[in-house]
Amino acid sequence: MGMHGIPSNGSGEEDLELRRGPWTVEEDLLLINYIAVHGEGRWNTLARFAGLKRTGKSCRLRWLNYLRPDVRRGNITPEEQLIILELHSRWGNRWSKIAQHLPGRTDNEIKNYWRTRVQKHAKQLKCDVNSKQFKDAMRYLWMPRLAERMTTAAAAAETVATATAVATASESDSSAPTHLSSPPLSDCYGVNYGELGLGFVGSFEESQEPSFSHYDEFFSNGSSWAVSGEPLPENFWTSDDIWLS
DNA sequence: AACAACCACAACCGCTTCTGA
DNA sequence: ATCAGAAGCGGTTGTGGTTGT
Repeated sequence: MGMHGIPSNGSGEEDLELRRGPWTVEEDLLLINYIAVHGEGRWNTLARFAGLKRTGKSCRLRWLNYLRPDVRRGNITPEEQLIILELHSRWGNRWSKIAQHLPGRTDNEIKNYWRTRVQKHAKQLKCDVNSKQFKDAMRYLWMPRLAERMTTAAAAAETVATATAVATASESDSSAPTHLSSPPLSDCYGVNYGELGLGFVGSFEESQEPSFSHYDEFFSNGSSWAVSGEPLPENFWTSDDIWLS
């Protein structure tokens, strides 16, 4: 099986056997160039005329999820996570519908995020993603903390911004406790902050969900909801680390 | 050093929905 | 109204990199 070892068949140039698996840079360039000239769409004929030994579906997917110029990948920001959690709680696995509210993000990426991060946490907490237990944990722990992280990060970004405005040389700001490899703040918060941020709550159709303030209320009146007298691992409430990607 | 187990993400598959002839 | 092909969707698998033994 000449899997990813370039077009396995050197003999004939017009063999109709389809390639599968990871895309090579050559294939990417073919696709990009063809679309630059002819535009997207009509994927099956595109595949044929661009000289790609791929299915139309494969070409479409590659373009939409990876090559498209406005696609954003990696570094899911706290506000994006928040939106994903919120919308998923409302709509379930409607990935593409959720993706519509996250500019530049694809349904595939959101789906992967859910599977790798969210389901992993459920597993760590030894409960099912669909259990009330886990949903409560998301709503009352994870989401508020993300919201908090958003605001502090935004504040940090602002101070950084003003600081760098004065001194253009930017050194890494060590004040933030985040160890995470991740995202340059500019990348995280440069986009649509107002639109994507807290503003989104209540802006959707059929939305009667209040803003995040009710989480705090909830905390203040204590453990009233510690319902469903269930196992709950001891670290259930205390393990911050696992909630923040 | 080598190998296994694990993880994150990219890509594929089967099915459904859309479109337009 | 029907039908075929294209596009879209969500579940699932594959692949390559990383981490653990």
